[in-house]
Amino acid sequence: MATNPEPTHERCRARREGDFGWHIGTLLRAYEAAVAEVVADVPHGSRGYQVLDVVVHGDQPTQVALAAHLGIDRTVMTYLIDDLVEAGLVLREQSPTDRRARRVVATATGRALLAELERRVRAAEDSTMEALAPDEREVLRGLLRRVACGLRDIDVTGAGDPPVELPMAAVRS
Amino acid sequence: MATNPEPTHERCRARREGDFGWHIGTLLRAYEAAVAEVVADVPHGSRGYQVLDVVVHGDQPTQVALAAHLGIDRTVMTYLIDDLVEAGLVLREQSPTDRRARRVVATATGRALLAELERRVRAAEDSTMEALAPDEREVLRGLLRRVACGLRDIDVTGAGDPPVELPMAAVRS
DNA sequence: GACATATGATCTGCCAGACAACACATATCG
DNA sequence: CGATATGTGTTGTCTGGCAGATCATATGTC
Repeated sequence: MATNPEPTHERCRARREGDFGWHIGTLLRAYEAAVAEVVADVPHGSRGYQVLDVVVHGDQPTQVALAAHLGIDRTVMTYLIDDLVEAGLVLREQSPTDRRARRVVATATGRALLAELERRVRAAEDSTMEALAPDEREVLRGLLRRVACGLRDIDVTGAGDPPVELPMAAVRS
Repeated sequence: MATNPEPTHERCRARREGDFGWHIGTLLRAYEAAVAEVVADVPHGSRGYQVLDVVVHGDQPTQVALAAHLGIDRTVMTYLIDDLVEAGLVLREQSPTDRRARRVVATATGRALLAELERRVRAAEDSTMEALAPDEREVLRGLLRRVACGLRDIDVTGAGDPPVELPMAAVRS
């Protein structure tokens, strides 16, 4: 790039409302990049972190549920958990109610590591929202949360997949 | 703002503020899925659509700029544009100012197809935000746009949203 | 002008992840 | 008990991301 002092700043007059997909994609890529630095030590980086997070805070009963919740392929989840187990962060236990299933639980080490990482991840998240004022960030977080939660519920009926028939045993809560 | 009088969905009770990454990821996956149906005819699906969109509306002078803008690898961009050219949607022209560079321009066919698809994509986008009221969707779009533009050091001109006007009202989750 | 360096585009090779198909154990239902 | 469905793991394939090399051209320096 030659005598072009200002080109790194793209102009926004070209950025229209129709760029919704670009906006989400850009945000997600920035988020991934920011978080990747923080969780570099966790096996499989941000994905491993997310799995650990759901294992600790979520209540996904099986590995399949875990995978579906995070949008990860179930065959990948096998290796992912393998490596988390090897790192001493989680354990595979036999599910007491279904001997086909493995209940993935966090070790003390895993919970401690997660607690430490959560703070840094939160900071990394905020760094991706630098353009917004603090209260606006909370608005964005709230809206995204409602959209994502709403999607999970309609996803069962709406998007391609046939309604998931829950076995009686699976009905918890 | 943490006060959550009645969560709309039981399953969402477990979803905390800390799930920002999960929320974005879920939204992006839903967006990709919804758009993929609409743009199935465009080579490489949603990615091809986004490239076409930027070619028509954007201001990216080279393929590298195009790739960087969309977060796509530059080597992939080559094949991507190859297929768009083969489909008759875009053309590679020699850049008048830099004979190394190729300026990618849309054909009439490409512009017509894009115009048609944009409407359907817009509808698909909205379908991913079913959980929000129309005015809330606009707030979300605006916030995402400012975040994404901020991440790319894009000057949010003209449209210059004043700070979100209904911050608290928007969060009724 | 000659030269070194930087950039745009392409190609090649390697690797991680998505995906399908299969196998096996077990659960559920008739 | 038998049929079917589900959870998990394994294997193989395919696409895309990524690093490196190559070639053409542009730019800066002398």
